Amino acid sequence: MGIRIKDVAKAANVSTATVSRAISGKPGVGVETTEKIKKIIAEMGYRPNMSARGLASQQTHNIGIVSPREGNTVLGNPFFTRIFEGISNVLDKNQYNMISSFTYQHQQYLVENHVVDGILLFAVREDDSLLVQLRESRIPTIIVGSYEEEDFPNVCPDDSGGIASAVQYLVSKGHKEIELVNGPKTAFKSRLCLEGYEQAMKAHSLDPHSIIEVPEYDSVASYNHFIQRINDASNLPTAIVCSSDYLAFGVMKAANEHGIRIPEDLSIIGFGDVPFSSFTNPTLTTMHTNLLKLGTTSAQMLISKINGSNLRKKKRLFQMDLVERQSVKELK
Amino acid sequence: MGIRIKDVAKAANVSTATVSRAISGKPGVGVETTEKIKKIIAEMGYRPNMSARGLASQQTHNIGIVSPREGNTVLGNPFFTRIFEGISNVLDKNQYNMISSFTYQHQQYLVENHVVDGILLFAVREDDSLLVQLRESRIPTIIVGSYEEEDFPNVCPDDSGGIASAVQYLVSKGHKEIELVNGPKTAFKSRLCLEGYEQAMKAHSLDPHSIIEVPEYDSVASYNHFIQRINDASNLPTAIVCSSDYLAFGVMKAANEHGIRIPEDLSIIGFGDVPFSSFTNPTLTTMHTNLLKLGTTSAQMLISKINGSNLRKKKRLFQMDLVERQSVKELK
DNA sequence: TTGTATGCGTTATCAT
DNA sequence: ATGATAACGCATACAA
Repeated sequence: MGIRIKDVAKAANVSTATVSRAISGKPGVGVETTEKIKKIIAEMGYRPNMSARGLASQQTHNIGIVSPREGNTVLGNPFFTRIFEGISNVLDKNQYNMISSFTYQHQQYLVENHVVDGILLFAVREDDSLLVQLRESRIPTIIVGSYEEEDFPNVCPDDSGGIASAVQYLVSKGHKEIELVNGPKTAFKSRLCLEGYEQAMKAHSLDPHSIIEVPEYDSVASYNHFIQRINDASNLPTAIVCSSDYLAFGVMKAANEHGIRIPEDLSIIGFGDVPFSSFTNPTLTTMHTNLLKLGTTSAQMLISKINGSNLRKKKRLFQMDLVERQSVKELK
Repeated sequence: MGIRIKDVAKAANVSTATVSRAISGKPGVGVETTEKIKKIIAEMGYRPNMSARGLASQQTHNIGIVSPREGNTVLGNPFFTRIFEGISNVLDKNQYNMISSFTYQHQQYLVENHVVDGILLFAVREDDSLLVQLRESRIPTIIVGSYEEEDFPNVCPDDSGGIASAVQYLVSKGHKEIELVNGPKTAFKSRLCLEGYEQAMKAHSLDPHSIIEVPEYDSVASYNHFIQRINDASNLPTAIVCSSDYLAFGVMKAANEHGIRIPEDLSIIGFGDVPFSSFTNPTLTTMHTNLLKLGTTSAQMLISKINGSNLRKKKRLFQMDLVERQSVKELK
C-alpha cells in the first residue's frame, strides 16, 4: 500500500526505531536527526498507520460516545451537543478519537470488540441493557447526565437542586399553585427532578399539584399532553415548572393555541437553557448550567480512569442557575 | 492482556484460522464447528482486537464525519444531526465506526494519519484549507451539503431550486416586494440561495430587493442584523425569504420586538424545516427536504467509493418541498 | 472443511 | 544516541 516507517528510515539512513521515537517525541534521539526525519516525513507524505500503532501500543485511542436513546434524542438536543463540544476539546488535546454510537447494533459491536479505550455514556436509563453489559465488561466508563447509582463515576447537572431553585423563584414571585411537567419516570433525570420539586414544595408548605408525566423529553409529546391537561380539567395552576426546555416549548404552544397567555395567565419556567429559549415568544425563563465545563470534566475523568487513576470523586454535580427572561410574571 | 484468538482456538481444539473464519462468517467452516466456536467465544468473553484486525486487513473500519466549522455550528444544528442519523444507520449496517472531527487540530491528525477509510465532509467553504489537503491526500471523500465544485462527489439539498420555490410561493400569495435574508457569501449555500432568489425574481419580472447578508447562519446574528435593517430604513418589504430557519427565527424575534406582526405586517418563510419551526409563534412556513435519506445516500456513496466504485453520479441533488404553516399571509 | 505459516506496520526491549 | 529484533493479534494464501 502506502509508505511505511521502514521507507522513511531507509531514506533517512536511520533505523525504524529512531523514526518511531522521533515521531512520538520520545527521548533518546538527536535534535538534528529529529529534524531530518521530520523533513523526510513531510516530503514523502508518510502517514502513520494507526492500526499498527494501536496493536503495538495496546491502545485504540478511541473513546466511545454512546447513548442507548434514539439518535435524534441526543444529537438533536443542544443539551448534549454542547457537552460534546467540551468533550471534543479535551479528547483532541489528548490524541483521542471520538466514536459516536447511537444504535443498539453498534453498541453491541462496541461491547463485543476491543474498539474503544473507554466510554462516555449518555442519557442512560436504569432498564438499559447496555448498563449491565458495561458493568460486566472491563471497559472504563463514565456516565454523563443524571444518574442515581454508585457503580460508575458520574458527572451531571444538579437536577434536584435546579428544580428546587426554580420552585423557589416562582414562590418568590408570589406563586403558590405550581405544577410540574416532567419526563418519563424511567429516566433518572425525571426522578431527580420530581424529588427536587416535592422537597421544594414541602419546604414552602405548599401542596404538590398534579404532575404531568410526558413519556418522552420531546416538545410534540409535551404539547399533546398539555392540551389534554387543558381539556381534562379547568383548574390550571398559576405557574408551571418543566424539567426540560423542550417540554416547556410544547406547553407554550398548547397554551398559545388555547388562548392562555404567557405569562399573564400562566407563568412557565424551563430547564436547560437551550439556545432557542431566547427565541420563543415570550422568551423562556429557565435554569442554566455550564455544559461545556461538564463535558470537559467528564472527558478528563474518563482519561484519568483509563490511565489507571482511581477517581477520588465518583460524583460531580453541576450547579444550575436561573436565567430570568419573560415567561414568569410576578403575582400581586 | 486479555484473551486472544489463539486461546479460543485452543479451547475449541481448532486452529486460529478456523476461529477467524467463523467470526467473520467467511465460507469454509462447518456448521457444527462454527457453533462450537461461537459458544466458546461467548463463554470466554473473547473480544476481537480491532487494531490487529485492521492491521491485517488493511482497513480501519472508521469513517470520519468532519466539518471545519465550529463544533456547535454543526452539532447544534438539527439540519446536520438529522443527516447524521441517516449516516449512522448505513454505517452500522456496514460495520463502520463514525469518528466525529470538529476541530482544526483533530482534522490535521486525521489527514496526517491512517485513521479513517473515508471522510464525509460537512459545511465546507471554499477557503477551508482542509479542502486542499483532502484533494492532495488519497482519502476517499464525499462532500455533504451545498457545494459548487466538481472535484469531489457531492450530495446536497437543492438550495437554488428551494429558494426559487419559496419565492414562487410568495408570488402566488400576491407578494411583490420580497427580500432575501442570506448567510455569508463564503458559504456555497449562500451563493446558491442567492442564485435561486435572483433567478426566481427575474422569472416573475420582479426587482430584487436589498439583500441582507448575515455573517453566520445563526439566530442571534440574524436578529442583530434585522434590527439594524428595521432601524436603517422604513420601507420594509411585504415578505422575506430566509436561507435558513435559524435566520428566520432571528428575524421573527426582531420583528416581534418592534411591533411588526407576522404574518399580518410581514410574511416570512424559512429554509430547512428544523423541528422547532412548528413551535414558534406563529409557526414557520418553510422548505423541507428528506435529510435522513440525504444522509443514507451520502454514506452509501462513500462506502461505494471506498470499495473502488467509480460513482457514475458525482452529484446528488435533493428536492425541497414547501411546508405551509402560519408565517405567510395572502396579500389581497 | 481445516491447519500452517507468513505478513500487516508499529512499538518496545535489549543491545551497542 | 542509535540499531536489531521480537512482540502485538489477527487475516489470509497456500497446503493438506
